[in-house]
Amino acid sequence: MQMEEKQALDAFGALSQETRLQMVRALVIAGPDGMAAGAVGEAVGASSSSASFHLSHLERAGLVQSRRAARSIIYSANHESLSGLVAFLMRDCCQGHPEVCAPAAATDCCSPVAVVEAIDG
Amino acid sequence: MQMEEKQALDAFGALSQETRLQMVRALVIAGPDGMAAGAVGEAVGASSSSASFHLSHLERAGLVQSRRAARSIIYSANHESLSGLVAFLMRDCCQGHPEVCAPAAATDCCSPVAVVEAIDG
DNA sequence: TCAATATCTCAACGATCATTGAAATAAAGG
DNA sequence: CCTTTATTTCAATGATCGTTGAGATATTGA
Repeated sequence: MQMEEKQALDAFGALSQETRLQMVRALVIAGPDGMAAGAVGEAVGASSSSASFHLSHLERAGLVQSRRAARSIIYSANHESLSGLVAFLMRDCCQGHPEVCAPAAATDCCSPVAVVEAIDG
Repeated sequence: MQMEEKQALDAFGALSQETRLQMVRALVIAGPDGMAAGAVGEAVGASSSSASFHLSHLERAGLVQSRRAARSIIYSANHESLSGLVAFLMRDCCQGHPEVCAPAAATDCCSPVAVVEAIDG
């Protein structure tokens, strides 16, 4: 369940590109239903070729997954790897210094309250 | 206090390189006292030239800061930007779906309990 | 089967990146 | 002032990245 360094490096690399970061955003918002490759490309203003390239990149990095539905290929965010990345970063940037990213952990939708609620169901 | 997309892109780019990721790790562990450039380079097995290049890169990305102390230049992790990045990623990857990164928020040193403790002092 | 739609693959190009080693700069101490 | 130590800067090189447009592949419906 722990994200390895290599995975994290790939994930950071994948997210270090504007088009891809926006794609991940769009896919997270889209939720489990995902979006067709074309729709993702359109959402971020990329050509079909470019969209395909970046979506493949994201998939190789494990941040998204795809399935075919008729003519379309539906991409969706991989929540597990995304949260794994957050966890990796927290572990890395906390490293025995909880005060470091405590403020981050208190963020918006993932505030302690929201976390407890989400965990308790 | 909110991390902009551009900053986040730079930060992800900075962390997508093995040497730099290890440098950040070493500097986070070192804490506020930081480490001399040479020590960082040695810790990650980089030549002095390479170390300088990567440390500058990290500094440009805002993830670390430097100060001169006698002959040495001391680098230290920038906790604010590091936690800002975690927060950005959480906001991005949660986007109205708290369950997404709730598991991440429950991580180790930043578990809800640790968070509350750190916030309450 | 044919045409239309959706996506991917490929090669080519310019741009950015990482590494190297040599030279420049800065500070300390004799 | 000269030497040593610590670090940065620079130019050159090869490697990787992102974009483009053309063409290949897969699916659907007439």
